[in-house]
Amino acid sequence: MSKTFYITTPIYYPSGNPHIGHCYTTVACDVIARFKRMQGYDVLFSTGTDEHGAKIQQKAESEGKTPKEYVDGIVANFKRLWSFMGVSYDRYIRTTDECHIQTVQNIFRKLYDKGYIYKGTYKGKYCVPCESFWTETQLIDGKCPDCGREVKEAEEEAYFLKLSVMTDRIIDLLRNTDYLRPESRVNEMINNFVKDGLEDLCITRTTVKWGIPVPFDEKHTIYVWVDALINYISLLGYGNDTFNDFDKYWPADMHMTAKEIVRFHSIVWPAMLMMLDLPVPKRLYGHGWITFNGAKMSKSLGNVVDPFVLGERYGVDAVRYQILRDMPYGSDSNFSNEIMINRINSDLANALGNLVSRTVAMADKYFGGTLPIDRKAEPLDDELISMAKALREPVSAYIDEAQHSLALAEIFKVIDRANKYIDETEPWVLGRSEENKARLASVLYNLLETIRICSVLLSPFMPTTMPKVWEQIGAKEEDVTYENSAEFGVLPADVTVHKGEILFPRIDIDKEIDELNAMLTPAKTIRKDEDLDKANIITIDKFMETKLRTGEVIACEKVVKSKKLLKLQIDDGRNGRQIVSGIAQWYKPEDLIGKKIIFVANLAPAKLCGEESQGMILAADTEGGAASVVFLDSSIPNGSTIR
RNA sequence: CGCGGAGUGGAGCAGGUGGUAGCUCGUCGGGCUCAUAACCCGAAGGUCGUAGGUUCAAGUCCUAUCUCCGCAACCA
Repeated sequence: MSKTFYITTPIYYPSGNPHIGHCYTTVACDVIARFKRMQGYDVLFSTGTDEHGAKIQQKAESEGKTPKEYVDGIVANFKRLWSFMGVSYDRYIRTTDECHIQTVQNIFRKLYDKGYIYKGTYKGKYCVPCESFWTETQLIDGKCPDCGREVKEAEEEAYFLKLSVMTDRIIDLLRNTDYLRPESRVNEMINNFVKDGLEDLCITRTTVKWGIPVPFDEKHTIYVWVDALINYISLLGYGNDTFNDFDKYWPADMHMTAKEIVRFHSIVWPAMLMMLDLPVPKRLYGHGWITFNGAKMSKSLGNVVDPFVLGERYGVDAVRYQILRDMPYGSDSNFSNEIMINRINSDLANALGNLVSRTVAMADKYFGGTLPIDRKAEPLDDELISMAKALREPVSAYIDEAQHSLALAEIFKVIDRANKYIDETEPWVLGRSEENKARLASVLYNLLETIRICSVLLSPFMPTTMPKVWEQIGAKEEDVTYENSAEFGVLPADVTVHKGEILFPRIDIDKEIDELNAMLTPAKTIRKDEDLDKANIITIDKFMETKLRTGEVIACEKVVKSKKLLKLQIDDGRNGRQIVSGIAQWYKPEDLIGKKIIFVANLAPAKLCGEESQGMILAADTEGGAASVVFLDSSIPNGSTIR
């Protein structure tokens, strides 16, 4: 019986389609899963979707679908993406799966029977029209963040999870074990949430219908987080009869999550397991985010870095490599097309791809593809050989700590050394005379062996491309195992290479950036020969992401430093906002004051000429590139939603 | 003073326990020609956010201060 290894991604919330951030988490897990399989572990790698909750309910309504219909559509996209990205998950859990619902209800009843769940009263601010409770901190100016109307004190019956009794055990878990990594998150969690004692958590809602009902009190719906966390054991068959490998795989070896949900995974989840008398997972790793010019990945930005587009343009393996290579341990990584292309060019095309290419080409040119068996070693070989042989150990250690970036850096040190080795040994000089053939064969063999070792260790990262490397260097299946990746001299002495396709084509960065930008810039004028409206169909879902609201211009002045900009103060029916708009060429400030306009309410704030702009005024493009602001009837109230 | 993180050559980052400031990319110069205009060598470029302090000696310790970012009960 081999050792087991159970690794999980979070189950994602399908309120929108997956983006590059989801890719990072999932691919990071995939690499570890593949690495562990290569090491001989019996691996279970799970992912899934967290499909309940108010937001899904609303999304579905806005599209005229049932919640289940809605999530089915998004889930199909998640699965399509994982298939496209080469993600080798073993089990996909949906919180709408019958077995999961069964487990959640069983656990709820069990915790209730044990006294860890009790019925109490939830007090908070309630917005009647929205039927929503809000906390003080969520309120905007003391009003409902959704509709802007008054809220009132209200209370309702609800079930609570007795987290308070677990405070000491959670502190012990976080402080005295290596459960939560990176370590920097430990203090963050303890200082923020645990130090002063955990508060009992309200774990049911009566206002949310789309969810799992409390088994003995059906008007209450179980809170999505409690529902979601349980996936890690429901998919093993705990509390249901569908699966039956809980004893085999639990406790999980690694939960991978992004930093913002570390809180639930480091406090609520282990507390629940303790209440159930189950062991806690061995490791929780909270990674950083992929940010875009410093801003958090969002759905609108997700279009810019659509994983399908990136994968099709640069190759899935290259994308997998880049997102893992550039994510530093524990902090965020910035993403841009330039960063991605530069990384792919310098590491994959120039260093690795070219190393394989030149090595195989020389074996082909000087020996017709098959090395002669005579050898001549020299001291110059020793450093390369010892580096290659010693590579496996640190790489494996980094993988165990989810430090993909450092693992890759180690491998590329050896690849760089191999390129240097070619310059030192000058094989093209050796190739000129017959008496140096044995030496030349040694040089090429050492290069092939170095490539073999590196490619084996890279294969979990780039599972499609590395087999192509093996084909080119003449490696057989038995030559590329984890076992022999720390040995030198595995390929047969008379190995035969096969010249093949270019592994990672070099990308022309200027041309590529232009093309990507062209994809982002909408055409300003409509040409007669194309119908842009039909070419760019979007779903209502996508449209609803844009929050349009009405407002009134209460003040307006020119931005001194610029020719084109006006600074407008808008009464938006809330706190007011400042919008900077590039319409000074066509409007004077006095033209606008008192007018009703439409603005984009959820646009990322920007600084234009040093002035903060919190939105965008709608205006029509007119002839000659001019703009014509859309004005509204003066009777329309400020702050109304437009749709 | 809600919590946390970050400010180091053009860009992105290393620099626990204080002792000549490093890496990758980019730039410039040179070399090589097996290779995907790739590879190898060399150089330029930093008063380490700011102001004080401790010390023979401080990115590295202490104090103050400025700026940026994230979290704050849906978010990978």
